[in-house]
Amino acid sequence: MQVVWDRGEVTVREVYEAFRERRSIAYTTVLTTMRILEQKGHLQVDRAARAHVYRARSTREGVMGAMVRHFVDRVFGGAAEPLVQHLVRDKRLSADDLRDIAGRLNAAEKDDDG
Amino acid sequence: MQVVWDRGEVTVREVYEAFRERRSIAYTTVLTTMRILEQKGHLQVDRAARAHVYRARSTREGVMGAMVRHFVDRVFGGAAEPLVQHLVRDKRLSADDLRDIAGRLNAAEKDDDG
DNA sequence: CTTAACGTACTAATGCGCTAGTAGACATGC
DNA sequence: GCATGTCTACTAGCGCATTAGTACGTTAAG
Repeated sequence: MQVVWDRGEVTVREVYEAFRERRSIAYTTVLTTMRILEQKGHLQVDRAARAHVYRARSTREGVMGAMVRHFVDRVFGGAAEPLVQHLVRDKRLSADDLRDIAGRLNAAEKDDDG
Repeated sequence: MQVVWDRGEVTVREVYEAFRERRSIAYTTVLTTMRILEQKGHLQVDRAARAHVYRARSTREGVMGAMVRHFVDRVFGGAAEPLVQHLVRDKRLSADDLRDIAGRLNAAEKDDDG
C-alpha cells in the first residue's frame, strides 16, 4: 500500500522490486496480494496493458484515519486523551509538541471557518 | 483481558458470565481462550482450587502502552504528531484538550524530577 | 517457427485467532 | 454407589492473511 501511495501508479513488478530491497519475497506473493487488495476494493486496476497497472482507490489519509479511529475505539473505548498520554510517556511527544500542534490547530481553524 | 484487569482475580465462569451479558458465547470458548492467554504468558493461573483462578501477568497500562507503541511504529513509522492530528480531525481532541494535557504534563514533570 | 522472458490465473499450504463440541475428572446430594 | 452438575483437557472446524508453486498465455528475439 505504501508503495502504491508513494508512486501513484504501479505494476506488480515495481512493487515486487520495492519489497525485494528489504526482504526476500516471491513475485507471485506480491501478485496474489495485489489481486486480493483489488478484490477488496482497495486497489483499482487497469488491465489494458500487459502488465496490469494498479492505483489506490482511497487516499493514505483516509485509510490511516480509519485505522486510528478503529484503534482508539477498540483499545481506548474512543477516548483520545489516554492515548496521547501514552505517547507522551513513551517520549514520542513532549509538552512542547502538544502546544505546537494546538497552536497550528488554532491557525488552521481560523483559516477554515473564520 | 478487560474483565481480568477489572476484577483482579477471576475464574473462567466469572469471565464467561461477564461476556454473556453482551453476547452469546460458549463456556468452553472462554476456557480455551484463557488457556491460550496463559500459554502466551498474559495470564497467570493458580490450579489449587477446582476452578482455576486467573490473574493478569501484566498491567493494563503496560499492555496498552505496548499496543500504542506497536501501532505508531507500524502505521506512522514511529511519528506521533500525525497520529495526534488524525485524532483532532476526527474530533476526538480539540486544541483545548491538547493544551490541557500539556499543562498537566508540565505539572507532572515538576512533580517528577523537580 | 521456436524459444526465452515476462505476466497473470489458479491452487494450495501454513499459521493464527476465534469458536465450540466431546470426553473425562471430580464433587455433591440422595 | 449412582445420578447430576461443574470444571478442565483435548480436538477440531472455520475464516483470514501470508506465502508461494504450477500452469498457461503473450510478447519479443533469433
